[in-house]
Amino acid sequence: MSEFSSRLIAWQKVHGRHDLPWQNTTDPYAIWVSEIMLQQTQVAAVIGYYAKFMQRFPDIATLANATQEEVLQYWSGLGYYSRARNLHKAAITIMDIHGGEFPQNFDTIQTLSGIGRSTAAAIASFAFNQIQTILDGNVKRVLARHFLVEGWPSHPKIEKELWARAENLLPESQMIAYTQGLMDLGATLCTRSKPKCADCPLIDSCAAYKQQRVHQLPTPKPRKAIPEKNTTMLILVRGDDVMLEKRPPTGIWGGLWSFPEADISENLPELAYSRFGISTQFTQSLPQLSHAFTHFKLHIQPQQLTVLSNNSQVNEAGYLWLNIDDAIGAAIPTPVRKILQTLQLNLTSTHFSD
DNA sequence: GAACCGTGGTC
DNA sequence: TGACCAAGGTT
Repeated sequence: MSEFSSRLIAWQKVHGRHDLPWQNTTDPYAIWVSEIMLQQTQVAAVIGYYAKFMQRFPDIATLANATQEEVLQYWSGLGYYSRARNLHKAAITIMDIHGGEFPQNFDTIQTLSGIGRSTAAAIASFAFNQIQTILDGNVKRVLARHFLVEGWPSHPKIEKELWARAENLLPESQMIAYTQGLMDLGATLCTRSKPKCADCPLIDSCAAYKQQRVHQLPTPKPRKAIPEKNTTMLILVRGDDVMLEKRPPTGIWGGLWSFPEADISENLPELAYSRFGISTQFTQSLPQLSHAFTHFKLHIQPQQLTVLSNNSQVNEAGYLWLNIDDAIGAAIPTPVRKILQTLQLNLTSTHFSD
């Protein structure tokens, strides 16, 4: 066994994490669900969701027999909702194709929706004690430092090298402690900022530490200049209600409720009449806010319009009048929630001043 | 190969 | 406080 793996395993047994909700089991389903929830998501955010999900969907058959809508309901708030759709889809696949038993073959596991090489390795090692290496963000950081690998770790060329190094380090046994040790080391000692090198079991062989370059690694993702966009949101207020519009099922905020949008140059009451057949009066501009996405920054100018007459009601699918309090509790993105809260404060103070 | 997909925490 | 990131995978 390599010095790397033996020291890591010994360290994990003493200093690693042993009481997370998905540990101390070899049930592939329980491990699978945890690994999907933990993709790009921190442990603290997962724990509450995991307990409720496992209580409602305790096994593969229960999950497969549930509706996608209910699975998404239990995922609501976790983000990356394709994970939930793929989890559900894969459960059905296991029932239909694999006789209801989670497959043990490493390549077969990777054919399931939402399971790539790293997640498959986590399941295979934790549930079936197979000799397969994970390569998640923790492991990339540990290896980039230990072997002084420069370049963004998720660049295909760099990632290929890290996969090869990770494979070379694998022990011949004790895969549960080893895999967990890789994660624990990255999560508790070899952190991005303020790494605790003095406590690290691998300090003697760490190339970055030897050159005092730990803080420089891993190389951050190259950032391209992001464009900025402007939009106007129409806040149509009818009494205590506001109008919401359902966004398309894919794309930014896909499937969520938001305000109708307009080009900032447009005449808003006229636009509201032509689009919705509603007579409105401009009331006020609400504070502008900005929201950062991965690839662009959005500047939002909310414009409040008061509904004057309601001769033509908006009854089409995809539109909704909701009481402001109810709207805040609906499936809305964060900027919409902020606008609603501003609106709520304005209306409250208006009532007091009347 | 690069864009896309959510949210919350950290500094 | 805006940038950066976290138990990645799919298109």
